[in-house]
Amino acid sequence: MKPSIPKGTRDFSPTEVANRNHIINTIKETFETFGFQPIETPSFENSETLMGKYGEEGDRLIFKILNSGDFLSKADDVTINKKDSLKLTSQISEKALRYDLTVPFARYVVQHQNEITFPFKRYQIQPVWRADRPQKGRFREFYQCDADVVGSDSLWQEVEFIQLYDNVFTKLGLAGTTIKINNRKILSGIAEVIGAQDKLIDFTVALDKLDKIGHEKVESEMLVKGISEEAIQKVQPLFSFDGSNIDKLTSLEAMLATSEEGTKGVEELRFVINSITDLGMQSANLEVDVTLARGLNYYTGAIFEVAAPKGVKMGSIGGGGRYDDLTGLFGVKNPLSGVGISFGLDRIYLVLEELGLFKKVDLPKPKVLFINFGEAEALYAMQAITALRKENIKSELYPEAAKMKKQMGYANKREIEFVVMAGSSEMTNKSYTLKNMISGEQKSVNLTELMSIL
RNA sequence: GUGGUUGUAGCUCAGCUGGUUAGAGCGCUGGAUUGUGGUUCCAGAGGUCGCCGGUUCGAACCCGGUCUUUCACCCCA
Repeated sequence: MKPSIPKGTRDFSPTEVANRNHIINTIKETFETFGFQPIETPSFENSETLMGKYGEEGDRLIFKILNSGDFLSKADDVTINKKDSLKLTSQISEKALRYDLTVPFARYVVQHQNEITFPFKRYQIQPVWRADRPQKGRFREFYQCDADVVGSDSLWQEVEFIQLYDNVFTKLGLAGTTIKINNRKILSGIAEVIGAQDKLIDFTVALDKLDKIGHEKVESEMLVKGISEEAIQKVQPLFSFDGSNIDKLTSLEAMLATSEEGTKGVEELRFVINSITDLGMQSANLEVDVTLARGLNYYTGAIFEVAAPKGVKMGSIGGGGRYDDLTGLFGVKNPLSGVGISFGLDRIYLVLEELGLFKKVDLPKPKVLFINFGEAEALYAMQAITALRKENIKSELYPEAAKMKKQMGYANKREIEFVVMAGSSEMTNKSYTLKNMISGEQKSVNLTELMSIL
């Protein structure tokens, strides 16, 4: 049998782990600078916690865990014979792998509401799983790095999250990212204005293709989807939507004047944009994008998505938004408003790699390697190593009395700075021959000198 | 889930319209140098051509299935 790993999963080499840790540490550090505290939740949840929270597509992509034991005996024969997978799933599986970090967090908040001080700011960096078809930058196991605030309606949170994104990407040296922002209330307002709440998705999907297929084709697609000519006329400004954020807000305001909800959305967006304009950004761009329609299953206010710098072909490297009702789904009487963002660790990794932004990492390695010449010599070396390790000097003995060339080659390949050779003559002198592998020079020293040099 | 694409040595890749023992570079192992690495030279090992089946006198090459990679749709980090 050839060893292999499941589709869409990966092994990570020491270098990759080091680079991933660099990203994680940067994000973690920034989360804490902004006042977030870490939590963790189980990698699998009860199915009912997850199912139905991400829409039909989401349910399909959730990995279900088979019940333990003789699970089939509890399923009903009719369902099995009908080959009704959907119904059968609920009979043979009651647990599922975490699909994202937001829903488990909402569950956490509701479950621990009496222990939590609100507003609660938490961050969470853990893997999630999706039964998706893998592509570049799309895996079936990947890490999300989430920060959320629950229990505050304040739009300052949205402002801070934009700053947080900007901070992290700046620290990572990833300049030129674009933070796209939209507001669910604006989308609802548009639907209201065109008189078709149920066609909102069709409308945004079509509008999103504007720069790909052009104005006319977008309009004809909308007509095909059953959106009326009059409706399309009303939102005409959306088709030439390429001015500044302020320009966009101005035309949205006019377009949505008759919609109370739409107007509210424009106001919210305007507050965020104005605040950021005053506060300034370091390296990211902020862009109003009305076609942004992610996470419509639970976002109710702001919607965020982060695009990699232009020229890098990669899906979004972050996303988030505000959700007013999520805790309500778990039976809280007065639902708490939440807002949060997520960083896609694996995609950020690929982008940094493509742009050559990783510094050469120093893998964990000893500062000194002791050459092994045999039993007695190894013991002599181990005495020095024991002393060195007490001083936290990373040192190791080559485990076998292999040929010199091999031992030296090992030191060279691992880029170990010093090598110590101690054979019978050194043992009688109580000395060590210390060689600097970079300069090539070597000298005879005693244990005290050895420790002070290293 | 739908439709394309990819798969040859540990790695990166050659391999002509199907034709005898499938090649290169790097890496690996050994030697030149039996207590001295990185450079050089010499030698060597390593591949059921992703897997299964079919067509053919003959398949790495053609056909079908499957797995994997990747792309578009869908959705998304």
